[in-house]
Amino acid sequence: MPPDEPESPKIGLREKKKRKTRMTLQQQALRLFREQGYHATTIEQIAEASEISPSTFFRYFSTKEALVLEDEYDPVLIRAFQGQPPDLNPIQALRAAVSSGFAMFSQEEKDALRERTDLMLSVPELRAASLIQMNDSLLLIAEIVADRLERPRDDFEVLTFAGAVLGVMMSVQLYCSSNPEADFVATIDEALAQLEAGFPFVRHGSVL
Amino acid sequence: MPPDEPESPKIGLREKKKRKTRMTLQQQALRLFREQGYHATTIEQIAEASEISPSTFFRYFSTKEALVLEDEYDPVLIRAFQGQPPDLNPIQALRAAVSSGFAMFSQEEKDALRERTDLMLSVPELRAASLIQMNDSLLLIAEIVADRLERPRDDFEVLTFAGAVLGVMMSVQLYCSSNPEADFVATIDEALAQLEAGFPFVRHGSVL
DNA sequence: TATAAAATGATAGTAACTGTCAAATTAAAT
DNA sequence: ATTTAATTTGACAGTTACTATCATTTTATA
Repeated sequence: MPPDEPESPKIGLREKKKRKTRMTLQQQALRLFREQGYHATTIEQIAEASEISPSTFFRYFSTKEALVLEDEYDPVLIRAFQGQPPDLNPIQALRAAVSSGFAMFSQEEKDALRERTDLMLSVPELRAASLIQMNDSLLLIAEIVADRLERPRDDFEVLTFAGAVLGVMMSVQLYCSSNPEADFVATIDEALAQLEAGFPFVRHGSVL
Repeated sequence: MPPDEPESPKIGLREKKKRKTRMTLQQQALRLFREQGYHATTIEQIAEASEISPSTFFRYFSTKEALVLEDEYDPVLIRAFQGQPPDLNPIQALRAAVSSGFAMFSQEEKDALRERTDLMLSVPELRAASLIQMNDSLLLIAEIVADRLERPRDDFEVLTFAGAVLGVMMSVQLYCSSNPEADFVATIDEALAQLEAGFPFVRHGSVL
């Protein structure tokens, strides 16, 4: 038996069917959520619409939330970040990673992301789960930044910085969901630019 | 019937007993969580240890998480923040609010806070719920800051700034939980100072 | 002491998950 | 093509957080 490549562990009928089922589950779920709301939709319904048994559902998604949360953006963005030239400072690298990373997705995909994001913001449970995801990303970002700056991985300043980046991202999510005309990438870029500039307006607190 | 003051809506036997029950529930719950873990502790057990029925439990806390999350810090800090002189810039006001706000609590209370914070960080569900809470605080902070700066309440820069503040707070939580010797207030202060300085180290990305 | 109001507890549900095991499907070997 | 092994699936039976309802008890008031 030859050692199987972990990246493409052979695409047989089996693997193909599984991917199809996954996609179907996500699509049907989002459709039902859209039509009847998140809470009103039971896993039984999703399973039925996808023509599998409820018990099989949990072999594909460990929670109902995962249906909405799982996507391919995070890994892409993280790889894009790691691929940035080391002479950029962390924010510059992040900005570059965001614009190049998102460029890899079609408008269709970005629209779908937007729909999911809105759902995440409106359903507390989803919001919570997505915040946890972001929190995990925070730690990852902090590690990568620390490596870039040749600082220890638990460096306090780096951690704080990563937190600020994350908070800024949260704000962008909030802003974009109440301003549908705003472009996601452009808004992130603007927000990171503010962070890089050190929030100049803060210093004018008393200047009226 | 005289109009009752909303702050102390008459402290009869009734109100007194309710407060006692609330406290008992929280204490017993935290004890059980400590002894057997969060998930292994059922609401039935908490109710039994507190000598009430399970159905009564939900009249005191709407969720199991609320047992851990509810505290008096947020309102105190927010009032402290609002009470700061308007000639301080937002970060300075926040730093002052944090140190004066926390000064109002005993060491005992702060120790309890710490235990709860550690729990929140280690139990995903609690972490999620606390992040939602922080998210709500973000919006509140943004409003207050906008008022201070006489900017519109949905000002993007202010929102971004509030996000950064919040993210920094998250980092502090993380840092303090893995560095038990660190003082909470001092760490927050340090982190906010970095934010105020605009994360100077970021600019040295290429300077090795 | 009588009466109104509020708090409680019992009961019966729902829905998201978990675990187990046998049946069915697919991949690999002959 | 047929057998064999591995994987995937579905049925079933829990557990637990949480909701809704209603009778009973407890407290406040007149």
